[in-house]
Amino acid sequence: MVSNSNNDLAASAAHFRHPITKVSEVEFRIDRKAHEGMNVPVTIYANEGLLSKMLTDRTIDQAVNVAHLNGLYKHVIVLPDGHEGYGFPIGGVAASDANNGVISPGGVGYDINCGVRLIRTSLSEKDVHPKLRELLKELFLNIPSGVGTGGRIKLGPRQIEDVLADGVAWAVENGYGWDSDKEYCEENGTMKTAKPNMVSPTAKKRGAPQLGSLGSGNHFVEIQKVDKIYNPQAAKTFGLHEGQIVIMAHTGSRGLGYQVCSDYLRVVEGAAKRYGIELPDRELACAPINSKEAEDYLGAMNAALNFAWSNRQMITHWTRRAFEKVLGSSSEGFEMNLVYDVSHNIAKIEEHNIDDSKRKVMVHRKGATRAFPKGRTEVPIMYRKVGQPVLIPGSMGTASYVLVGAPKSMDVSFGSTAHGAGRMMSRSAAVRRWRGEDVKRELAGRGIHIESASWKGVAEEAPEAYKDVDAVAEVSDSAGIATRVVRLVPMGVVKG
DNA sequence: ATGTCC
Repeated sequence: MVSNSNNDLAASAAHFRHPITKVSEVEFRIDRKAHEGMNVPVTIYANEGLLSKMLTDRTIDQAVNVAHLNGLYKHVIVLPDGHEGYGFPIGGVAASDANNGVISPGGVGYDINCGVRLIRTSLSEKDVHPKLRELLKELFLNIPSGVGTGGRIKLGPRQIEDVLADGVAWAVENGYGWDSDKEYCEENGTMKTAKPNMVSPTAKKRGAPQLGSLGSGNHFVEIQKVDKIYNPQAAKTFGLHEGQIVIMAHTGSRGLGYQVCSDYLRVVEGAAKRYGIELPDRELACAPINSKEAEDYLGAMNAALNFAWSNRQMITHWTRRAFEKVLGSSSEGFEMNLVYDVSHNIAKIEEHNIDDSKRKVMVHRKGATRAFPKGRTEVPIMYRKVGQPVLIPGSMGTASYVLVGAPKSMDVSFGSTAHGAGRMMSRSAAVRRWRGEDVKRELAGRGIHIESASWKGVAEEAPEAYKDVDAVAEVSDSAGIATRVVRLVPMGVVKG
């Protein structure tokens, strides 16, 4: 059992339900035999403080539920930012056999390919500071935000099919980006396995007007400054240096991905029943990977992945335009190159070593970032000697991190690490506790400016509603799964 | 996260 240093009743109850063994300062474990029906153990990468927060909601219960699924390898993983999600914890990873395992839409989440990209510049704080408010206003105009909001273009019926099939490549071919952008996206920003015809007309109708829009919640575009370097060699390789201005964008597949998840949860619930799969929680509905239902979901989910990559690419385009307009030079001149783009909500087939043999596995990453180390062919050639950039956004007004995938991640987390700070307080509780106007004023006092579509949204995203992103990055680093490269601090935020 | 209830 872990120490009973916290007095929270819910946490104590969870301690009692799950015998948790402390392996190290940053690793905890629930044995496979802890509960009848578990097929694999659960590994939790966290410190005592982060673990005690997970024990205040159903995070660990959900990870134990996931461990009941068929065809899983090694263990279910909870990352330091883990919190409760739909069926499957956010900050969770599970890998099932690519032929005999299962796929669970809840293991990807509603916001399919929610993710982050980082754009670097040749600008420094003194270039940007006098124009910061103007830049934020221009970004806010160029990149519409808020629930149900559309982007600056509306796709026709033929175009949405092409976006779903081609992802980032569609955007670049249509003038919304540079050829080099594709190289610096996970999967080059295009899943060739996408099946646009498996995406419902409703999902396409929702998505068509939304390409190039931000959405709401914790989605943002931030102007940040490189604050601290931990790993000079990797920083140099990623084109990052102290004092440099960078732009981080965090968004996903908007209403389209939500609709795909929602449509296929119904399909997969039916499949689970038909194939006689016993589910510890209905929200964990899953289908055998080789079933028709799974193939259809995978085709649609891959199309939604492409939509999200294209969305972040459009946002990159409009960001470059905003900088050009306000600062009066070309974005090529500002060297606004893409550092990298990572997905946080995804399932895909990868090759991993299991018991000394190479196997194809379906890795579910929900609120988790791929963190491949040096040498893996999936890492862009320019980065292959150091490893994949891992982008961890903080909550509004707090730091964000760039890490680099470390070799140990392949042994202990299916090449994955954390994805963000992780909520600590529900949106509704945050709205009861804070007023958006006060949060904005408090951040402005610290020199961080916000352009937002809604006061309620600002209150929901109050920094105190989130876990400590510095602790999350530190645990990943100490556990040796992805190590810190640079710390970024916000100067201005555009959000929904 | 989400046309925050077809």
